[in-house]
Amino acid sequence: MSFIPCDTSMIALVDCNDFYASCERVFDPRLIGRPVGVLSNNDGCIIARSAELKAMNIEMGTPLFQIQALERKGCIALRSSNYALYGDLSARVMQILDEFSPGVERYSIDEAFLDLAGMQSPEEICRQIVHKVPVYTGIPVSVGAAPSKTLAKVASHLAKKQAGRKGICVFHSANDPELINWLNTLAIEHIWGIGKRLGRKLRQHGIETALQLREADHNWLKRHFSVPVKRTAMELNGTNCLTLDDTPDPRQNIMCSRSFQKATNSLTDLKEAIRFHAQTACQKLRKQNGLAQAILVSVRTNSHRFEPQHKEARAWALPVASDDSALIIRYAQEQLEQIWQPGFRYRKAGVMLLDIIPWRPMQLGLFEHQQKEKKDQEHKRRNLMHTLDKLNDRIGRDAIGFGLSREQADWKMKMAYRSPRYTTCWNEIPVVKAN
DNA sequence: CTGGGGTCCT
DNA sequence: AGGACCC
Repeated sequence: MSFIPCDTSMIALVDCNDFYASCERVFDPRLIGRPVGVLSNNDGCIIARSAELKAMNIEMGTPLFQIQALERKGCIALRSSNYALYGDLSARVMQILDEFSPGVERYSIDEAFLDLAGMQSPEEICRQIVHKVPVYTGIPVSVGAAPSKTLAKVASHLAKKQAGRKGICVFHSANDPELINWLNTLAIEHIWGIGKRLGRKLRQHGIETALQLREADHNWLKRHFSVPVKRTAMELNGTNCLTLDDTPDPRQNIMCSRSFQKATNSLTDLKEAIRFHAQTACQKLRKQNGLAQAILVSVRTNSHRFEPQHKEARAWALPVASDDSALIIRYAQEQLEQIWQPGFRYRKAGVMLLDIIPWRPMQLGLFEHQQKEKKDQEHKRRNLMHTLDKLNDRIGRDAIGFGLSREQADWKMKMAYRSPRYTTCWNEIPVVKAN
């Protein structure tokens, strides 16, 4: 066996296979080999499918009601999305990937880019990844590697699609004949970064395949389309323009919003939803050691329906940068009262924390006796928030919070098919029976 | 009946 | 601010 050493750029994309469906299988082996579908929030539509479900031609976005009969007959298995579980298994996968390269960019919950530049044999590393990740986590993965991110995406596609490759596809050069062959048949809108709209526009100019895009004049692309399209073309040529970002900046905005299982006009319901979202957002804020300088509260009706529509969002600067749940909840609810109007069936509400800055001690006033008092208050408040976060981390989100929380409120999500939070919640941990 | 949460660019 | 794209 001979390994080709690699001295130019080489980026691998590790992609978990049918991630959400695979996660559900890790703790429920009865699902192995069966068609499995995972539903969006509110059990609205299919957002992830196992290979078997794909083979039944059940598409992404299929509404639940269209497949509910199949589920009842036992032909397919459905699960509500269980992000606590997926997030935890994702972290386990990423932890293993860190062993293979000092440069790992977590691109999404189920994908990561690895910098393999200068490594002895990319093929061998890919083989080890594809072997080790499922052994340690139960999640199958495939890997594509090439000189640029965009080409790594293409390679990863082939790694999944062509059975003979065993989940691995490596292109050392952008001029690999096999790669060129494939680019020649790859439709323009299937390239990473080219969506429906750009695809249509490119086709109008006669550019229909990935190969045609990379051979087009780059300055012309920049002029007639945009910088990103030009970059995509260069990436397809093997020029690495999208740098690997293994230390992303902390978020500048944090958004929490959700649609309700039933539309509501009740201000009490909406206030409760806003309380919940503000609280969740603040938890995320504290996790990244940030302070929000402004908040935005939004409500909207269901635009899919023919009925009176109201959609409004209002931003408000906070008097001081803060990460205090109680304070932010209060402001958010005040905002809500300003934008809420009687007579509309609201379907969604949300809170966004804006202009986030790194945490710093609270700015104090002019008078010393006040300073001491305020400092103590601030200290107590931070302790409280810290304890709150720790408890909620252990017991489950919203286990402890502010104000009144009703278990069965209509504004909450529908999650009729949810699996247990096997790994992140003490009272849902799996029980092993032995005799 | 048909998701949520991002980023980047113009 | 809004559009386009991504998972």
